[in-house]
Amino acid sequence: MEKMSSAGSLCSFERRAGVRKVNAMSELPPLRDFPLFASLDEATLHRLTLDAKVETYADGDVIFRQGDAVAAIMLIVRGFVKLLRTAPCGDETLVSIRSDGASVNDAPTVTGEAFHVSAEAVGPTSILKLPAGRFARLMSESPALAAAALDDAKRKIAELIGEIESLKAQSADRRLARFILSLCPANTDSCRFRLPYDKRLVAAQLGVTQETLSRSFARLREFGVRTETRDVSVESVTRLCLQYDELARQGLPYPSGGRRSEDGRDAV
Amino acid sequence: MEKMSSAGSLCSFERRAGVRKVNAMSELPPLRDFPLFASLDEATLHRLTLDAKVETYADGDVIFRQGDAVAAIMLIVRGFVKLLRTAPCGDETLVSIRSDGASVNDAPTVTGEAFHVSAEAVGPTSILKLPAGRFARLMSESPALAAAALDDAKRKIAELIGEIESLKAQSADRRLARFILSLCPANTDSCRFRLPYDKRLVAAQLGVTQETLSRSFARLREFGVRTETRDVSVESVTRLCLQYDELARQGLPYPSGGRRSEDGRDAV
DNA sequence: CGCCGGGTTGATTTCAGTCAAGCAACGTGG
DNA sequence: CCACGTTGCTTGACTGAAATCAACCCGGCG
Repeated sequence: MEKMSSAGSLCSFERRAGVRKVNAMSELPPLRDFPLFASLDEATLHRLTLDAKVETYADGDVIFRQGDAVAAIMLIVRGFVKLLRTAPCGDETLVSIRSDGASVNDAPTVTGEAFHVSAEAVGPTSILKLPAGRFARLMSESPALAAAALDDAKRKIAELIGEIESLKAQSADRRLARFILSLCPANTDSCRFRLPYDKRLVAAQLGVTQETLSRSFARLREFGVRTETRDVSVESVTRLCLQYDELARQGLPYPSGGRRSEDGRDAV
Repeated sequence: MEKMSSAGSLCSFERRAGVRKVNAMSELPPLRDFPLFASLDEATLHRLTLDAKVETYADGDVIFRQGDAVAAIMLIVRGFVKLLRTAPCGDETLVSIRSDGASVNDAPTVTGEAFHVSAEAVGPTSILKLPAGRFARLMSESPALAAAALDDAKRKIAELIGEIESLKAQSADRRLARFILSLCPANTDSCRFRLPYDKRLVAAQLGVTQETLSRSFARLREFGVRTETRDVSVESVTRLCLQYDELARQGLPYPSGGRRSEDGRDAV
């Protein structure tokens, strides 16, 4: 299984980890754009805005480490962040990759707890930060904000559940197909686009090795998926969808289909 | 991968357990005992209590189905609940197993959304239910309750992240070792206990087949783990811990992507 | 140039799933 | 009471997917 480096990489982190914040207090983006805040009233939004600042990171910069105390709520303004989980023995597992608009924290944390993952920038990234303490206070005053935070957490839970489902039940090829489909724009049937990050990371995200990913891509070629390094083209999205369903049909074990029809209410 | 069949198991338990469909408004347990409510003030707690009712289920009973509208917040008073995710093609994946004190919902849901998993009782189980609407209202009035709900969600996120980590990075043997360790009481070094549910379910939880689980157990026998159907004995917990770490040392991979510095403003 | 880093490809191995058989424990019905 | 079918678990033989090991290619760049 894909583990993210670790050992060697750590020290190099340390060295470069001075996290130079090009604290380009750059243009604060409208908070309204973040799903987390989409449904807030103007007043609360305004108060939040006062507290916000933006920091930028270069590729590979550590944003925070597993175990650090949570000091701020962080939202991705631009770029990608990978969340890594470090086991005591030292090897790292990629847990999730977040992009624009998502929050970096596992959940908008209130209490002064510790992160249980590390976060690292993938490519140049800017992060909006809100001091955790003040955020907590605001939350206790604004039920709407609390509700929004809870919604945010729910979104993440849904995401993680999806992840688990696909890890437990789907082949590498299938996971890749799904991943590609998730990147295809909705309108056109044939499309071409660029992977948001390099294949190494895609592999880690899907929970396979680089080599396996490469071979999976090769197999999908037959279904109209071509790649050239980071560029992907899909001949027909609908066709790929079909093939995706096809791949599912592989592993239908016992014909029983888990029918427990003893009680009438059944079916889906 | 293990998909849950759940087909036949129902009836036998029904018989054995003597199925009490008793909606015995039975003794409402003190809400304070649930982590979710542990930190609430008396007043809120009292209001919650008024709304609460307890329902009991027999093994295999469906508590709710993926897609159902969320009508209540549910907490496990006694027993176990398994959460299943059903793919469109029909096969089910076990997402999580929850036990006493945990909430069944993915997150205390406010809006009238749908469950994205199904829940089924494992063994005789009683569930505390609070009408979702009223819970939501209370939450908007009591920041403490909102905070508690958020905490609950955070716990779940942490749990799911752990799950993902272990699925991505660990062998079946290792996952099993970890699972066993999690069941060992803290104080003694050698211990024996009974699995909370049958091996079939344990297998599903670990994301392997029944057969693989059995073989894993066989391999752990060498490390002082014995089983006899549902009873487990561990010769030495510390030893098992060591072996657990040993199993980790297997796979140390390559220097990960992560730190590069293609974009000029880098350094530090 | 030559040397990366990222990606591909091939050969080999290993882990875990599948199929199939078998066994002990239990309850049921003859 | 015993034969029987279940259920839960274990074993064995086989297969297949993906990891591992190892070249190798190619575009960029010092």
